[in-house]
Amino acid sequence: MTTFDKVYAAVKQIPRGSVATYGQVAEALGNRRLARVVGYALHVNPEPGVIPCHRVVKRDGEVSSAFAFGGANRQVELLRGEGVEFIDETHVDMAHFCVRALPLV
DNA sequence: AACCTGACTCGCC
DNA sequence: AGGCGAGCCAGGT
Repeated sequence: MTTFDKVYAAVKQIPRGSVATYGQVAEALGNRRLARVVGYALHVNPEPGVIPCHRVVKRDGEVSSAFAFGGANRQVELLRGEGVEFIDETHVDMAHFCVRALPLV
């Protein structure tokens, strides 16, 4: 079980209609500083369509600008499709849709 | 085999 | 209040 695998496992636990920050995912892995690794893990994304990488956003709720599996706005579209609301074009309403507690992996 | 870099976050200055 | 460096892991050069 590599750190990347843990990242994927944690991200898969994010319930539909909610989002989690890189920091929360990293925290679920046991080390908040792994946030950067989380981003890189999703960057390689070995299982597109299986790993809901669109539910992972930055700490302030802004979607990653480097998100590119169909266009930066694609991520926003997917989230809206799940019922997640935005405070503007690129910021998720963290106050209501950020997952409260992510299960430790 | 070592070094650089990358979807982040937090703590100092 | 805003900018910069450090810490984490894996893969490519």
